[in-house]
Amino acid sequence: MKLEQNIKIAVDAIVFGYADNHLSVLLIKQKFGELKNQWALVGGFVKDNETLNDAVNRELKEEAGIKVNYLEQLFTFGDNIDRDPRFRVISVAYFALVNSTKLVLTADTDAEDAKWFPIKELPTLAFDHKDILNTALLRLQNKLTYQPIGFDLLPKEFLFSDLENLYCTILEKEIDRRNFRKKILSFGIIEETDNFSPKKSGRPAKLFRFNKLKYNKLAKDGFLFDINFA
Amino acid sequence: MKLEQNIKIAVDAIVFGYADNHLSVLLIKQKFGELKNQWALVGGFVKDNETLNDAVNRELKEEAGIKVNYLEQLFTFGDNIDRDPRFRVISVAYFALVNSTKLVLTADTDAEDAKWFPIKELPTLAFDHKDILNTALLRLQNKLTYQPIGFDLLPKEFLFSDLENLYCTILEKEIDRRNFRKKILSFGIIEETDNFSPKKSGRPAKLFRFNKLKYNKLAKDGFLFDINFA
DNA sequence: ACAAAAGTGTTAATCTTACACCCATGT
DNA sequence: ACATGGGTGTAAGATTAACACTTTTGT
Repeated sequence: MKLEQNIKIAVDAIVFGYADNHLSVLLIKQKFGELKNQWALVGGFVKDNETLNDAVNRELKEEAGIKVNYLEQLFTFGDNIDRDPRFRVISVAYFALVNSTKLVLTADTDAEDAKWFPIKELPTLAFDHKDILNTALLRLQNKLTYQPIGFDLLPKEFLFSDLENLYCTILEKEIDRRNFRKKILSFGIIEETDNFSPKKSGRPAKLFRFNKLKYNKLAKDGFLFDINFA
Repeated sequence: MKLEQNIKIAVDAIVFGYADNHLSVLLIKQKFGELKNQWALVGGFVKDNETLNDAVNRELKEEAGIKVNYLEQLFTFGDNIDRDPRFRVISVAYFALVNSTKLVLTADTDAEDAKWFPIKELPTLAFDHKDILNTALLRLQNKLTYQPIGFDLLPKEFLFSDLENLYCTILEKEIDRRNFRKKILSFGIIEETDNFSPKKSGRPAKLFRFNKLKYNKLAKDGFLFDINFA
C-alpha cells in the first residue's frame, strides 16, 4: 500500500493547579516562529519511536520542568484542518493535575517562560488552545463529581475546608458544609492525621489525608465515588 | 522548524448494532496485505485535507455502506508503537451506534466483506482491535447509564420491552421491569405512539418513540438522564 | 470580649428498592 | 382454557436537602 500522508502529530497538555482558592492553568510562552510571544499549552511533536504518553511527559519535563500527579488523555483535535498555520497538525490533548504546593516552584523553569494563570485571567492563547482548555475544564468539572481526582490538586495533607473550597470553586456552586463533610467521610477513603493547620486565625483545623489504596480496593468491589449536590 | 516525522494517522470505528436481544459489532475482512483475511474494525488512513470526522464517515460509507446514528470520538491509540506491523500508526478510534433495523441490510455491502458479529462470538481481530473494542464496550456501558444513547440502537418506534432488554443485555444485569418503566417514563422524554407491536404471542404492546427535541430542551435546563439500578 | 474559622445532628422530603397479580391477545 | 408477554401500585428503607449553634484559637 502506497501512502503519502502529510499530517503531523502533536501532543498538548492542559495542566491544572489549585492554590489560594483559585484554579490555574500552566502556560508557556512561545519563543520561536510566527506565534512568538503568544501563550500556549505545554506541548510539541511526537517522536517516531515514542509513545503518546512518553511524548507528553517529555514535553512536561522539557518545557515546564514538572511531573504531574494525574494524567489522562482528553481528546484528539483534528477537525479543524487549519488549526496550525504552518501545516496540518493533529493534536492529542492530555489533561493533567498537579499538587498545589508545586505552584510555588514556577521559577525553576529556566529554558522556557512558563507561568500559572488563574482560569479567570487567561491571556490570548495560540492555535485552538482556548478550545482545548474549555474541553479540559468541562472534563475536570465532570470528573470531579465521579472520581476522587480533587485530591491530586491538593497537598498530601489538606484541610477539609480546602477540599470543600476546591469543589465550590471548580464546580462554581455553593455546597452545604455539613452535608459535604458527612458525605465525603461516609466513603471512608479519607483519614484524619495527627497534624493541625498552620492557620493564623480561627479554630485550628485537623489535616486529612486521602487513602488511595483504600479507594482502589473499594472501587474494585464496585464502590462509586459520587459527589453531587443540588 | 525542521520536522521529520514518520507517523501515519488512521481512524477506526467501532460500530455497534442491536437486534434480537444481541449486541453486535460491524467488522470487515481485510482484502490485502499481511493481514489478509483477518477481521478488523472499519477504518483507514486520514487524507491530508480531511477532518477526522470526515475520515470516519468516509470509511464507514466506503467499507460498509452505512450511515450511523450516533458517532463520537472514543480514544486515540498511540501507546503501542508496534500496533501495526507495517509502520508506526496512531489510530483515532470512534464509537458509533446504528439503528437495529439496519442490521438486516448487511448484504448491500458489495466491495468489502462486512459482517455483524455478536459481541459474544467475535473472531480473532487484526492489530490491537480487540483492545479498541473493549474500550468501546466499556464506553457503551457507561454512557448508556447517563445519556439516552440506547435509542440510537433501536428503530424509531420500539417496544418498552426492547428498550428494557437492551439495557439488561448491554449492562449484563437484571433490571426490575416495573421500576425501569416508571423511571424512564418519569423523564418525560418518551412518548406513546398509536401503533402496536406486530408480535405473534401475548398481549399486544404499545410502540414508543424517543423525543429527542424534548430531551435536548430538558438537558439544556440541567436535566440529567440517569439509569442506575442496583 | 470579639473575630474568625472549625466542628457537629436532626428532621422532612425525596428517591429507590422490592415485590405479585391481572390483562389482552393468539392458539 | 391456556400460554405468552404486557401492563400496573404500594410500602419500607435509604438518601438527600435544609438548616444554626457551639467550640477553639488569636488578637
